Formats: sequence, C-alpha cells, structure tokens
Amino acid sequence: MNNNIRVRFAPSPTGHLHIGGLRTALFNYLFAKKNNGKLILRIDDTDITRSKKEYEDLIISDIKWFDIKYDEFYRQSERKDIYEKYLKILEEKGYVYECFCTEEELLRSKELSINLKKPYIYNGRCLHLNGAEKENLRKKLADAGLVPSIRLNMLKLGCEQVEFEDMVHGKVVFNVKLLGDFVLKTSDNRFTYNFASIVDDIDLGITHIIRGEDHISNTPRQILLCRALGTGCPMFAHISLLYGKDGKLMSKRDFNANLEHYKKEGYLPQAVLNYLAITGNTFIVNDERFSDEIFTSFDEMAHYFDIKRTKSSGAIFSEEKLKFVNEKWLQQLNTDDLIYAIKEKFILTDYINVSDINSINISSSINNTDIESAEIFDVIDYAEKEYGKERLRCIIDFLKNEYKTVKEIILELDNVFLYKGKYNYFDKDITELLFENLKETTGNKPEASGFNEILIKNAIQKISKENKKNIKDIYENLRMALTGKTNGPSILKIAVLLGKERVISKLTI
RNA sequence: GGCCCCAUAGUCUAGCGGUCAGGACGUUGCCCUCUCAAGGCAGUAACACGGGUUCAAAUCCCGUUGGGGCUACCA
Repeated sequence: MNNNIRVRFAPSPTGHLHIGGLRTALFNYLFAKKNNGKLILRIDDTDITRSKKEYEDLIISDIKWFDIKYDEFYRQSERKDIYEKYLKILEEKGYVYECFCTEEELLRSKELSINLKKPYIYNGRCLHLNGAEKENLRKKLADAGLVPSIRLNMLKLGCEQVEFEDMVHGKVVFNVKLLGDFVLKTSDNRFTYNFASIVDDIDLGITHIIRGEDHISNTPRQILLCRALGTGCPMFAHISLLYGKDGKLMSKRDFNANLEHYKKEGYLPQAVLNYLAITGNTFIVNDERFSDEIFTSFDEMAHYFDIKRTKSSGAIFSEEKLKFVNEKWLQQLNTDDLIYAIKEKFILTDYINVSDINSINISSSINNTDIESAEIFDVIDYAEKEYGKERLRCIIDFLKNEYKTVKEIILELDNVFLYKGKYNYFDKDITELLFENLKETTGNKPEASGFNEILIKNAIQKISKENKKNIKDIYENLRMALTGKTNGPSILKIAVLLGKERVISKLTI
C-alpha cells in the first residue's frame, strides 16, 4: 500500500462548516487514516471579499470538535507567490493570454447566449487582438484601476475531450469545446478557484482529491491545467451530496445543516461521524458485525472504509437515523469517557442554566457548606458536588442507557437528580404510606446496604396488601413524587440512585 | 437552454445474469414491565417506465421520464 497518500480538505471561509462539508472532511480523514496518509487542511480564501477570518476560526474549531485531525495547514491567501510561479510556467509555454473584456461586455454576451438558447462559452475575442488594440484596451482598464485578466488558451492545448476515472463514478467524459477559455487570474489581480485549487493540489503533492460532487464539472478544467503545466494529476473521487427531506441540496438555510444544531441537541461527535460515514456509503457486506452499522471507534471505521464503495447517488439526510446511531453510541460508550465528553464537548448552559439550579437548590442543599464554597461551572460539576464522583458515575451510567441524546440526559439529571423542590403527588394517603414505610423499613442502616430495589419493592407490596391499595397506583405515585412525571425509566432504580435521604425528603408532605 | 451526475420500500442501503430481492432506520403488533424507552419476536413496504440482448435481467445496452448538480473575473 502506498504510504505517501496525501489528501486535503479545502473549505472556503465564507460561512459555517455545514454537515455536507463535514462529511467531505470525514471521507478525506477516513481515506488518509485507512491508507496511512496525511490530511491537509487548506483554507480556500482566494475570494477576499467573501472570506472572513471568523469563519476560518469557526471551521477549524468545528473540525476539532469532531476530532478530525489534520497534519498540515495552509491558507491560499498566503500562497500567491506559488500561483504566480505556476502562472509564469503557463505564460512561458504560451498557454495563456490576456483578456481585456469588461464585466459588462461579458455579461452582455452571456445574456445573448441565453436568449438564443445557446450554451454560453467565452468567445475568445481577446485572443486575436493586435498589439495596438491591446495597449488601447489596457489603458482603458487601467483607468478603472484594473489589469487584464488571464485566460487559459484551450485551442493551444489542443484537446478535444477530457476524460478521467473517478473513484466513485467511474469514467467521466467532458467535451473541451464547451468549457471555454476560463479565467485564471482576475482583473483585480486575484487567482480564481479553478487555478489556485489545482496548483495547490499539485504543489502540495496531493494524491487524491476527495470532494463533493458539485465539483465534478470543475474537474476537466483542472485536469487541463495539469496537462498545460506538464505535471501529473491527482486521482479524483466525487462523493455524493447530502439532501434535505425536500430532495434539495442541504444549504445553510436548513437548520440541520448547521453543525451548531448537533451540539445543541446533544449528539455525540462520534455518532454524527458514524452516521455521516454510513449514509451514501457501505462498509463491509455479509458481516453481521456491521449489520446495524454502528462502529465502536474511529479506527475501526477507518479500517473498514473503502472509498470505492461510496454510492454515487445522493442521499437524503435523516435525523431519525442519526438519533438511533447516537443512542447506540451512548449505550456503548464507556461512562467515564461519556462524562468527559459531556464536560468537554457540550455547552451545558444550553440545556440548563447553572445559576437557576443554584438559586433554587443551594439554599436547601443537604451539604450546603460544601456547595456554597465550591465553584460551580455546570450541571455535571454541580451533580458531582452533590453526589460525589462515584455516585454520579452510576447515575450517568444509568441515564445513558435510557436516553438518546446528551441533552436528554442532562435534562433528566437536572429534573430528577438535582431538583430539590417537591413535585406534586397524586394521592396523599399513598405518599404518607410510602414515607412511613420507606423510613421505617430501612431503619437507620447506611444507604448503600439498606436502600435497594428489592427493599423498595417489598415495601410497596406491603403497602398494597395492608392498605388495599393498587400496586400500580403506588408506583405511579412514587414516580410522580420523585420525578414529577407519569413515565420514565425504572422508578425503583431512580429511587436507589437518589438515595434514601432524598427519597424520604421528596415524600415528606 | 447546454453539460454532467443519479435512479431498489417513506429513508439509508445489499445485490455485479438464475435470490422466496437481503439488512438497517422508521412504522405496526406481540412479549417483557410500575410507566416510557431499551431489548426480544413477528409484520409492513421497493427493483421509475418502455424497448432490446439472453434460455434467463434489479443486474448488460438504448431510449423515455423523473430528481439533482454545474453552467462566473464564487469557492
């Protein structure tokens, strides 16, 4: 296996990284990992008017959030010398020419083509200008503060068609005549995407270009540039795009295209990646291990990844399936790792405001001396102070198997384990009986040994028998008193995790 | 309009000439159960259409239809 594989992810900092971009980054990362290659992050910011540093920062932090690691980093805005160098090569070979057309002129000729229902192709007018005409036009441009743009001379290249072997689509063929002499360098001295991108790919030794299918029509232009430059060309893999429920391309307008959405809803980064990896893609077939499509680690995912198995058809994004994947990840993730992830990856104040908890709870806190002196940053922090590390671990271990997102876990943690107020009970009699019995039967034994599921169950049965109360009613009442809801995870388990003291206190009328 | 890509259930997919068209999500029912989930079991639902090629086509070829992308001195 070739271990000089180099791939790149090249977002332009003109907005947030969205879910489709993340998928492209992921496929690059998987490919690099699988082949022992390098992943290069390149910020394609040649469009200085639309590019913003804040977006670059956001993109980088998003990539980090998902634990996608890159080996090298570049910014196109810092590589102008390199583009200049390659442009010079083309000039020397006579493959480029100056274009003096103004924006209006080009626009007009384009409109004309549209009206005639003909494809718009640059007419190559400036190719045939003589020296005097050029100087005249150059002056005119200079008056407007512009310089001639530079176009690639397709005629000189002499190719009729370009074909390439796409790693996901197979053979793709384009007719060169329909491409037109495209611009390499603009009249305001910027290099265009098509030029800068492939020059970087060549210069940085990129071996495989894995990008979205929307770039497939740029590919022939870039291949032509490779030929003009006389260099080899990287391999291409155009992966299918992600679509919304309406069948249209996911765009920044879609709320679930924004990665912020997944952080706020409490999806684990691993789960999002896992989901993205399996949609529009297949790993190993006929292997039961992957029948439910859940991986246990990124390395495992990379190991079984094969770009050639990527589907060439587009895929509709399904948050339902993502939720399922997230649920599985929650279940399989080691509890300590989960707690770490919750603390590191999520902004818990999105779910619960710590100051709210504090104002409600601290005054009535059981061990309020500890709490008041401690610095509390978030819910987990607070819960740790309340329950201790070990106990909190048990609670999270319990909750992670009951809920589907981190958000749900945190909400439940707050609602039943941290809330110190009392919920309304259904039945006063039953509540009193529960209070008496649970207080009595457990006596003064320490919580750990005395307060367990069997004991509570027995107490409930005893209450039922002796007082002719319906078992279900007693459970329901206990649940209501402890959680304020009529349904949820095992109330026995919840009671045990809460501990005798808290349970008794909630049952006090 | 032109160019390119794509087409198996509601969704993601397996399938590479002969399968009862397989799996997953969802959904429905049952079991479990203090409730809701989870889990277990069972059910539901698909080869866009029309021509070829072939003894045989979801699979190969052509066309049609449908969807999508691109069509800039944006990336």
